[in-house]
Amino acid sequence: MTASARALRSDAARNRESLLAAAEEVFAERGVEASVADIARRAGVAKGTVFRHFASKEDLIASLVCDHLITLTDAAHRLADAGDPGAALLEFLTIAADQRRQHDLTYLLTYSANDARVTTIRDEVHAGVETLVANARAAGAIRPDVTGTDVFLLMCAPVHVMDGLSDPPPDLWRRYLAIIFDGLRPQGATALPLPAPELS
Amino acid sequence: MTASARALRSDAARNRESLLAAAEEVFAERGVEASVADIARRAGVAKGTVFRHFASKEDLIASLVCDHLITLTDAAHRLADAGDPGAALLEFLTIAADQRRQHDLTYLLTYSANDARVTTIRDEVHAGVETLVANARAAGAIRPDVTGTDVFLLMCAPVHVMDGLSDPPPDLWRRYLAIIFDGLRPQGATALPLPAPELS
Amino acid sequence: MTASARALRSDAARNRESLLAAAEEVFAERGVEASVADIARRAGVAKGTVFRHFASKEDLIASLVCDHLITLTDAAHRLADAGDPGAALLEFLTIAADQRRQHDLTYLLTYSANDARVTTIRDEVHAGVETLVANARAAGAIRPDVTGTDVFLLMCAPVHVMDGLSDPPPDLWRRYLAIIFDGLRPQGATALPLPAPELS
Amino acid sequence: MTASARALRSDAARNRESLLAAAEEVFAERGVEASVADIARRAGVAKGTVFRHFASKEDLIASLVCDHLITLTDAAHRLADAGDPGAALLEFLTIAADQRRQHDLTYLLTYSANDARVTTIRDEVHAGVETLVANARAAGAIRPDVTGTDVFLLMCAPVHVMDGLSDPPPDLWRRYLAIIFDGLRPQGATALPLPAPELS
DNA sequence: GATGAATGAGAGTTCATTCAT
DNA sequence: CATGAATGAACTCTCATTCAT
Repeated sequence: MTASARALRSDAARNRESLLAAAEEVFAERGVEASVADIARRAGVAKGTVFRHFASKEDLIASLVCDHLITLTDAAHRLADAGDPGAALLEFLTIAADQRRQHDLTYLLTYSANDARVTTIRDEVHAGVETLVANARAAGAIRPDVTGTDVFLLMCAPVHVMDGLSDPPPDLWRRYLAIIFDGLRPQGATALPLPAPELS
Repeated sequence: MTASARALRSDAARNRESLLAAAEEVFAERGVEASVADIARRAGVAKGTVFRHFASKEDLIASLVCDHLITLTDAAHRLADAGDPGAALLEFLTIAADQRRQHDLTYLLTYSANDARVTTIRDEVHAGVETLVANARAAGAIRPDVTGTDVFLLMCAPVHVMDGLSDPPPDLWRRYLAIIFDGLRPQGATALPLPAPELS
Repeated sequence: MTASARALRSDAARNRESLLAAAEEVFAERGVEASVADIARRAGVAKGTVFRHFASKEDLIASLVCDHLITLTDAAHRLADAGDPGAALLEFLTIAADQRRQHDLTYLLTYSANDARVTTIRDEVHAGVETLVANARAAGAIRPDVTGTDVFLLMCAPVHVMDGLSDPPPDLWRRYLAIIFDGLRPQGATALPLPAPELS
Repeated sequence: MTASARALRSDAARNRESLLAAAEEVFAERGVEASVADIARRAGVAKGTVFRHFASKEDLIASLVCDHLITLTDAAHRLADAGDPGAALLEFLTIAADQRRQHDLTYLLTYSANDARVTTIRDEVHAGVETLVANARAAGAIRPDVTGTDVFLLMCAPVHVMDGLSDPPPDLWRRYLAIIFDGLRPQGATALPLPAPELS
């Protein structure tokens, strides 16, 4: 009984993972408008099974987003005590951009901005970024007038820039991350016209 | 006769403008998936009227995008002979970001990337940016390894950054434009890891 | 004043005729589902003008059908006193089938079966056919058990048969009229299984 | 498991049949322009269910037509070896006309003439008729100048003739089948004015 | 009388979601 | 637990008809 229960559970867990992976692929290909049926088909399960694992399509997206954000909090924690705070911040931003299909993450994040779990983890990521930025600023690696919230907001920009191209080189974001990061350095910084925002 | 013909036309023209304005607002609020019915309601006309003015939802979006892009080609032409090429480029990027509700332009541009009119005007904007960038580079106002295509792609980033905030100060993009523009300056520039892309 | 009034009237009459002609063409090409806009365009007038001349699309169709039916009553009257009643009936059926685009007449007749004018003229045609059939029967040209209503109903069959072909020779109906008419002849006639219907 | 699967399938199958039956009725009453909503209502299911069973309205119509045509190929095969070829042909035509609501088949066949399935089965029916006609001709039961294609095209005429009546006796087609079949007999045949067509 | 812009009901179709099996 | 049939609201788009000009 426990054996079969466990088997079921592991089956269910496998299905959940298949669904998340399938969703990521399908959203990457077709955008958020991709249908639940598409995702179920890709995962090799029936449509109804999607709703056994996720309360709604929104919930599925939120779970997807959370998974991505958790890897970011992990990275932020790991890099918080790094020797070179400037390099640590740059590495964090590189990791953030380097998540496959992050392309969608932007859309999906917007889509699930009201989800409680997403908000929570997003705040944790934000806190992690705040720490990395504080460290980097203290070390003189980035300009003093830039806040953690600024960097948090700029995080997705390098990937988003690629949306202007229909078939971009997959690593092109590295170029724009470099440019933007140069804008965060103290060298050649000009006065900023507006105060930094608070993360609502 | 011409008077009455003009009267009709001016009424129709007013409707057309209402529709474009309404579409801009509604797309800004709900994204591209906003329905034609929403747009009609906001414009205060019947659903069918939308299709009298625009062959399809796609066509409406393309028209919207074209309107925006045309103001950009105008600005680029006007600024091409400015005395201070660096200031001219910055002003152009300011104008580009300062278009009300540009927020959407990015999504909408992606959505209508295959429209012939949009492609044409987009290429003109690109050419204009190329000129402004060449001038600025020649004047030493921006780093030599940055191309017109780079700037064209980065153009929307300051506004897009605000997507991370649910209720941002409306001028916040100025802050991020300043940061990104600092990244384009020669001071403190680091080597870029990838070559600049071609605009497909 | 009378001059201009007359001019207007003749203009209006011309428009009416253009519209009927255009409608016939367009219905022939696209079927009854052809739009009023199509018809107006073909006639070179505005959509609103259609509704000045015809109360509704149904009314336009009914007018079209009436025009066709009137040529049939004319033919029936003309042939009522012909020397050879059998030949007269055959000629009438030939005329009935030979109306260009009669193909649609069938559909259109069904479509406007409830229109008062159509019903009236249809009854006149029926009466005319009744006479021609009575004459032919009296002359022994057609079998005695066939009524005017039978022939009236069979009238459209030769043209309708061609619907089974996507690109039929335009005169093919002549072949099927000949076959059906042979079925009306006394030679080789077998007993009919049901009594003739009344025209409702 | 197979039992429940079968149960589901039988429910679904019932719905499919309800839909086909409802479609047949509704098309008979209102013509091809009858809406999918009407059909769903008649079948007692939701609109969406129609599209679960049929990819499109066109597909539904094609399925309907195919169902009808299949009973005809069956009949043709069964009758191909009959002792009396003339009687066999007449029986085939009787079966063809006796399909409930065949009334529509003509319209619907035209509507779905481009559907691959329909084309295939229609060709099989044609081939079957060709055989029956060849047999009947060899036996001297029908005139030598009439082809299988002729009979194939005339097949629907008896039913179609009834369109001229708003409330015809349901068996009235038998009367017109008899008349038309008399036209196919060798007795009293007159020379046909045009060659027989090829089925495109 | 003629125009064509506006209307709004209704078409076919899609899809997230529910639920009997 | 999984299935997939059923649902019905929402979507884009069409069109006969009205009416101000």
